[in-house]
Amino acid sequence: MREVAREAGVSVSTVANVLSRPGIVAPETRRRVQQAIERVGYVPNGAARQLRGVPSPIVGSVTLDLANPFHAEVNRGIEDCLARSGCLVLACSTDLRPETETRLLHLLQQQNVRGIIITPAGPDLAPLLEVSRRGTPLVLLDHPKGRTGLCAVAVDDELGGRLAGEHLRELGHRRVAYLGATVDPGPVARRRAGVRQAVGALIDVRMDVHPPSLSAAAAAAAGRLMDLAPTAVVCLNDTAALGLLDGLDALGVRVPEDLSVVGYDDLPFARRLAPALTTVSQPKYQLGYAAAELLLDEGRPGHTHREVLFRPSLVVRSSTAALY
Amino acid sequence: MREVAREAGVSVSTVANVLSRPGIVAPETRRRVQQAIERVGYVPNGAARQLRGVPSPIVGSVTLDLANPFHAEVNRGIEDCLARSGCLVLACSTDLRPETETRLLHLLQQQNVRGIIITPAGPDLAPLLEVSRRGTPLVLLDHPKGRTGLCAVAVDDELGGRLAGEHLRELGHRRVAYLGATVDPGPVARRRAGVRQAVGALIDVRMDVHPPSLSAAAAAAAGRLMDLAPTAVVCLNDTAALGLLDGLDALGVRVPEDLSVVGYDDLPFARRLAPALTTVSQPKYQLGYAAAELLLDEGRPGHTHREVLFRPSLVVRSSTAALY
DNA sequence: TTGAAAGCGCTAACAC
DNA sequence: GTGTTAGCGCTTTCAA
Repeated sequence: MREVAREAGVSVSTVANVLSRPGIVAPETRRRVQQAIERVGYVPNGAARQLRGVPSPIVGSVTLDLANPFHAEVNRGIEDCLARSGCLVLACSTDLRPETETRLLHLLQQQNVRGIIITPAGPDLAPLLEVSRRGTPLVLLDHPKGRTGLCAVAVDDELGGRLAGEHLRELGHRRVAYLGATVDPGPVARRRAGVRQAVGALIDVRMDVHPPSLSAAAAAAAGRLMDLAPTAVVCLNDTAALGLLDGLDALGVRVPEDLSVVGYDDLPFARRLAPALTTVSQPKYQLGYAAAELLLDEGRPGHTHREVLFRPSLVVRSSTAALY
Repeated sequence: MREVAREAGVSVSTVANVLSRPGIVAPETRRRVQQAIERVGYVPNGAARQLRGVPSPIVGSVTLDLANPFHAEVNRGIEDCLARSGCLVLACSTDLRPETETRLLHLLQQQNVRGIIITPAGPDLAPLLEVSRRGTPLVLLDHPKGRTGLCAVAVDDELGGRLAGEHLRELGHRRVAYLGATVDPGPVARRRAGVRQAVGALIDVRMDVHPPSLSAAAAAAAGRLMDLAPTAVVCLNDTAALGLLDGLDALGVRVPEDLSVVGYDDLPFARRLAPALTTVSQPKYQLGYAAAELLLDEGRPGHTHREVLFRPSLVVRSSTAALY
């Protein structure tokens, strides 16, 4: 910056003014400074700016696994919304581990990020509230606002589960299983509850999963599942359903003749699987976009914490059939 | 930090020493300072550190589309490698637009990122070389080192194309089409060249695509493709193949009886599509991991720019069949 | 309309 | 082994 100033024959502060409040500088001077900036190839130093109190353009996105197509799509929504304000996404994965979450929150705070959009890795939100209390704006994603007093963006997971359950019930299924995790993340637990509301009893099959092994774990769980003799199964998500279909294949179980299978997420490939997967659709991109909107709003004067709730919808395809 | 110092009854520099060079501080003092840090809930200020020359822990990853499963997996590889050094991924998408790439490179430089891993959006690498020249380490991903003199991580795309082409040729196909883009990104152009080497003539079908519409564009291209009466088609990637299968379905074209289809990437869903997709597999996670390794190495003393080249492999499934 | 100067939080050379 | 001090590059009063 000093170099630009010298080049333009002005002082540093004039250069600073050209950059931060161009209106205050005389047109002629402004032009000269801008030319000098070009000539020198000056790039402002973000760290120095931050140190002076200008907020960082970086927003942290803490998800379970950024390679998971659901989260990838969410992140893309976040990115596109942020781009409009010149902000960027710092994408992180917790693999559902609270320790990893803690580590990441620490790092993000050190970086003075503008805010954090987070899908909590565990049930304990205390560390998150602490982060918020210390001044880093926080938006919950895929988690209800509850009594946290934070901004939140979520999908009505219970409704999603209910839609799946009611569909199966209408098809005559009574022995319905839920393929979940040993310790279900919040959204999965709520979907499960929704299914149970609709079908009454629920046969539980749980997998010990940390990304990225989900689909493999589901394949391995096929045997255990079939031992319980269900006529239908709802999977915690499409990736698990994908793995499960593999496992069922290996066992010679036909879908949907021997077993109806329902997924969750409606990933792009679901419609073309063999068989085409009945699943619950969530607005992934919009989820991320909305979360980023809320986060950016946190900075503004009259901000109040809000919750945005999306509705999932059932997509019936050919992996579910009536029990005859 | 001043507060911690006061609390511990020492000076700021002692606190700094405890943080940066703990070995130099007397055990007793160190303990006192650490307790004070806990008590106060002190979080170091990354911006101030950077200003003093400590390198930023943030690495930029500039991909075509972070929601694309291929790039998502690559990013995960990057993230995991970086995590071991306490670094983080700033994930960006260019949507294949050079202007967007330019904007992102600017932003990343301002943030003084530790380095940038980039899949170039266009053929002109001059802006990238400029960034590198100005001191931001750069690693090319999915692009050969060529004469750039940069570090690069790539897959032998020509070989990948050749594998696909040879497979089709052995099956008796002579009228082979390539479903590409109006302006093929480098890797796609190289795959196409590989296919052509193997099959001789190639029927070109080009789509005007910017993410995320790729699969829709491919579906729409099905009619145009079939007008050219090929017996087989190689798609620029699995996502395009997915869309194409939809389009073919709508047209009543049977795969592989009427047309053999080959994808590229071997995304997790490929093996379970209807029909199971023959495709070329690339080590996605490893690609990202290797790129991050190279990038982190850039900082070290004796670093020399290197190129890591992976070999793709053909995965034959049921979307390709012999021409009878 | 422009410039001088203070200081954001931290590191590292140096003096004690 | 610990403290003093001088900036890192920038923004922002305030004075000229």
